[in-house]
Amino acid sequence: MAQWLFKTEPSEFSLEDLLAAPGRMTRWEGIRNYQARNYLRDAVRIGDPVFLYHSSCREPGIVGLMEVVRAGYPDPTCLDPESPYYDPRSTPERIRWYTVDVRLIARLSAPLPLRTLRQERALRGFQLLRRGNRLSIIPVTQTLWQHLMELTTLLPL
DNA sequence: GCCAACGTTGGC
DNA sequence: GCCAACGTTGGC
Repeated sequence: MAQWLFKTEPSEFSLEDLLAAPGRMTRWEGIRNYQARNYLRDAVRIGDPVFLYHSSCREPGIVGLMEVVRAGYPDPTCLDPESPYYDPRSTPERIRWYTVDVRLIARLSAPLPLRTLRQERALRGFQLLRRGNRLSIIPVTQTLWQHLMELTTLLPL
């Protein structure tokens, strides 16, 4: 089992959107980066826990805990010309990008802001905190995961 | 809105 | 295969 952090821009898709979704589940679609694609395709497994992170917003930070309910499969939005994630280079036989399904497990009693994470010595080396980090599917080591859990209080749904 | 960092594209 | 140009991400 591995642990992950998925980024989303709340103006596109937020914790609140996930709370409102049927079964509090969603397809994590629209990932268009090869490294992230490879994680989704090869490494993210059913049952893996995932922190939900809000980026490009007033207060970037971790806001929720999800779990993977379906492992990697070709992202159908690649073939949908109406979708903002449409990929003209994909074909039904060869879809370039992958997705997984996730379900919200808990929200945090309070968001865990990026600026707090930066102050934690125990989180040094966390890929999320690296300068210029742009990866939206980030693996979290067990050690980092435990440290992060110690900084949070979960509110079960 | 700015801009640093990084990924992708495409000409050669 | 190199690398300049360009586009995107994302914190601030």
